[in-house]
Amino acid sequence: MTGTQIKVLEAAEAEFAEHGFAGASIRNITQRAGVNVASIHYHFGSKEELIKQLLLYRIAPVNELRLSRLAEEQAKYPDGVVPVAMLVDVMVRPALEKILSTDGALFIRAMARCMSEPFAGMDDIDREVFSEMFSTFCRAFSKSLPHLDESAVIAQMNFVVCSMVGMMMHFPRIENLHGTAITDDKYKHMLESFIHFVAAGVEGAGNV
Amino acid sequence: MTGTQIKVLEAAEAEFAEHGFAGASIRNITQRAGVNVASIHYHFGSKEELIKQLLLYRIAPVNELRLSRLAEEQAKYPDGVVPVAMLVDVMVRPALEKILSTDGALFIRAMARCMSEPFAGMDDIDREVFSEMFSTFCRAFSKSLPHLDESAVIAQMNFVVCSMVGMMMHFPRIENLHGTAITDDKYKHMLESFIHFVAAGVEGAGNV
DNA sequence: ATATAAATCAAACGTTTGTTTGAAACGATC
DNA sequence: GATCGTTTCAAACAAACGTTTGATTTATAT
Repeated sequence: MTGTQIKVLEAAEAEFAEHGFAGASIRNITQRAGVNVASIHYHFGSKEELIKQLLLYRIAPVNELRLSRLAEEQAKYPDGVVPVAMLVDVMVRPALEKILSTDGALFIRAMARCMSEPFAGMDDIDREVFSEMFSTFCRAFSKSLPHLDESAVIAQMNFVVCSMVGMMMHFPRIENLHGTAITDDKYKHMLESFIHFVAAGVEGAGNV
Repeated sequence: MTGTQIKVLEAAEAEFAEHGFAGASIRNITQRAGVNVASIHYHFGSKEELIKQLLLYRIAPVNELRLSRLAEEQAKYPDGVVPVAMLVDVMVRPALEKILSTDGALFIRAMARCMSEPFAGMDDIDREVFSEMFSTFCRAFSKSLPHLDESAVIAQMNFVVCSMVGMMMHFPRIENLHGTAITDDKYKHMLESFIHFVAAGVEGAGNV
């Protein structure tokens, strides 16, 4: 990964976070990065390939962290049956805590916006980085929710994903809705509350 | 509201649902509607004014339904203290059940996409149609969650909104993630599960 | 039937879009 | 130091964008 490529990826992240995929401009990205307009096509091929590679590049470590944390937790329990609340934590926290970091916030925002813009390449991303993790977590959730059949488990996992993506999207807005600024501590507390909220939702499944 | 205006609004809804705000094209919209390109600027003023009026036009009845259902429920209980699960239901169902209706699905999708594209006019929409409903529900939730202070109540409500918007966004995707088609009955069941999921999340608040 | 207002139309406005080109600059290898 | 492949550059490409214009048609009211 050369210097130009990294500069482009960083600039692209900011641009996509601000304007989404369709609203982002190649010229703005190259200007932000301080490189020539043609570099994007030289190094990445096209606008769509650029965002695909950006997302893959950024999602991969998040998913690796999820899977390693899952394995860690499974090792703690006999038969690898992890409490539901912990499964939710392992799934949600690696993504959401990025919101609070300086370098991760833009990526989360870019990611959330691309989730709502199902451009052609998003299917590839689903296939390449999400499907394996999803089915791994599906097995883990199934063990921890033995009273639910498979389709109910998948439904609950979709709810978790919905809530998480909604949070990723809605988060920058919360500060605007409040008149006053929100401290870092308050944000951290809010994140903990949110994970607790999602976990309680899944734990309540089946108790109708 | 003339015939042309309605045709434009309907076409715009489909276009915004498919491509978002930035990705939508005035020319595509007028072509879908079978009207002249200039009609949009004649009847609405600009692309941004068009989406603003579309959203206001569609959101208003949803919010009215929410508020009337809230008043209905409050009348059932002494002191107007409605169970949390019912508050969530009143808040979430009017929006989400539109997904299952033929004419409402496009609106929900357009809405969800615009939520993630904070264009300038979105602030006006917040102010004009959401702020009043939000504070009304805030008072209702506060009464039903007496163990939480105001900022905690607001946090929970934000979680509800996040989950709902995430669901609105993620929903069209669920069918793609499954290989097989999903029946209407399954969708309805999923909607009920989701409301249950969100309610359980809020009810779990404070039990740390 | 006439006059006035409202609505529609094809055509063009200037800008910006993603992408391509071919030459210039660079770095490494022999 | 010449030669090679890689990278950068300014410039141009056609296409699409939101918007405007001025004439023309349609509807309303006198």
